[in-house]
Amino acid sequence: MRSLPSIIHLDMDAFFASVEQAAKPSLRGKPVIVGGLGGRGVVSTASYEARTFGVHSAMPMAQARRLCPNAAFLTGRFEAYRRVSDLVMGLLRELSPLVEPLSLDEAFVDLAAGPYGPALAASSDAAALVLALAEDLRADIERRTGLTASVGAAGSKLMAKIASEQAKPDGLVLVVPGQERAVLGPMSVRALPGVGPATEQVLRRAGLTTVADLAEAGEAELVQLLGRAHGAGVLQMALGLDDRPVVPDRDAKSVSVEDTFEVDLADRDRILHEVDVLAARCVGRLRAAGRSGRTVVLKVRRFDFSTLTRSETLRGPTDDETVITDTARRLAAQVDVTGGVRLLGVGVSQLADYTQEDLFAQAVREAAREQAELREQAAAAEPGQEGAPEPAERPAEAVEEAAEAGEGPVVRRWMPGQDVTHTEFGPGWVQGSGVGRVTVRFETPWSGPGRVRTFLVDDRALEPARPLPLRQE
DNA sequence: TCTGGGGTCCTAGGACCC
DNA sequence: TCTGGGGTCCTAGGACCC
Repeated sequence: MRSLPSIIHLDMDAFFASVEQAAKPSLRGKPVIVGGLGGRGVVSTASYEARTFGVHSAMPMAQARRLCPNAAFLTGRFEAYRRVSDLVMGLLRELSPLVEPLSLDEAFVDLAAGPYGPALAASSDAAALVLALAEDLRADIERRTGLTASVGAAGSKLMAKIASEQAKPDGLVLVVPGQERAVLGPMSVRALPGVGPATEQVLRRAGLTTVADLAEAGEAELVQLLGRAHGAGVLQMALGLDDRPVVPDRDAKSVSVEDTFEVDLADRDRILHEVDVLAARCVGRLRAAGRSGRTVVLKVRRFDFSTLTRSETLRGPTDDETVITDTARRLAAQVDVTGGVRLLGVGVSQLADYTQEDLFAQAVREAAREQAELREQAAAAEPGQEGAPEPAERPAEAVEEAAEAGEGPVVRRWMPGQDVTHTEFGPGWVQGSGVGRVTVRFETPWSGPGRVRTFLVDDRALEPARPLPLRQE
């Protein structure tokens, strides 16, 4: 808790949807919904125009389509979002080295640790100075990206976050230090970060609906209702007490990959194959981050949405694909999958910073080589047994390629929202596709609304493209 | 056409150890 | 042979956040 409102929380407004509207002039002012477009997708972000129809984040896409059938439904373009995010985070770092990103579109900044810190400490009207800095920041972001951001400023992370929520959309709110309890008191308990639907219910049954109710309840009652840590934490928040520092560069504690299937998986071999694919993706991400992990976690969501996890902790951290895949397969073999599986996930936790020489993986490889030698010897002794290697010995890619080859020529998949470029018409984006055709709108962030043309899905003049920046360089 | 994907933190029980 | 008591690690599950 500080006497100066030197912590700000920045939150981009309807971020993914706003990037799409900035990138696609024909969608400006129109309802835009970004999320999973498959049968089991959910809404990631709805533009404010779409929210008017009751569409919101985490809503099943099917429901969003019913509520707002005329919206543009787009797949996420994370490369584009990351670019914008990097630009915005860069602007924040001009204000202070202490920038703590919470996601692509959200971050805390500790102004006291930056170039304006001394002026802030010396100012007779620190609040006015913070407001000016925050308005400059919002203007900078809009100038550089065309996007709006909301900012909260306060003497703590808690109040800065609550303030930015109040500021939405396209606003700025500062909580004067000392006014925390007055601001929080009338709010619903749900305004407190960490109080979700389950906690709200528990509190409501105890007659506690506002933050003021919590502040009056006392620690004993809240701990009784919510448990030691949560109860104490909720009380501190209700009292407006929060002295958590802004921490940049927090290392990830786990890496995981999961997939929900369009149709539930029932076949054991198919499930094991998907576990292999997920484990390979997980290892790819782990290695790209230069980390290794000691605990492998398998996640299974069954046909009835019941979810379970099985984990195994190895003797030491590894980033070896064989070790992680074998462990995940072992865990999968323990799970009852009758009735079908709608989601599988593979994760690694207990991460180590380094990619160490992994003795355990070496041992596994040595054992595999010994087995191979034994088989060779057996084959040499019994010439009739020679032949093609077992499928399990083939590299995963070869299996994939063979499977694809068996399904005939690969048909390119065009996702609504996806960036493309045409040899004659230039850059554009996929509006939709079906019955062998793909419809493309040719426009760029700096063009006017563009024209629509339709092509055959396998038209070689049309190619997937990288996202364009929102401002011409 | 009901419910994504990637995370964080906490709790609780059992094993194990001193 | 009625009963200890912490502390730590592992596992499983759940709430919550964006």
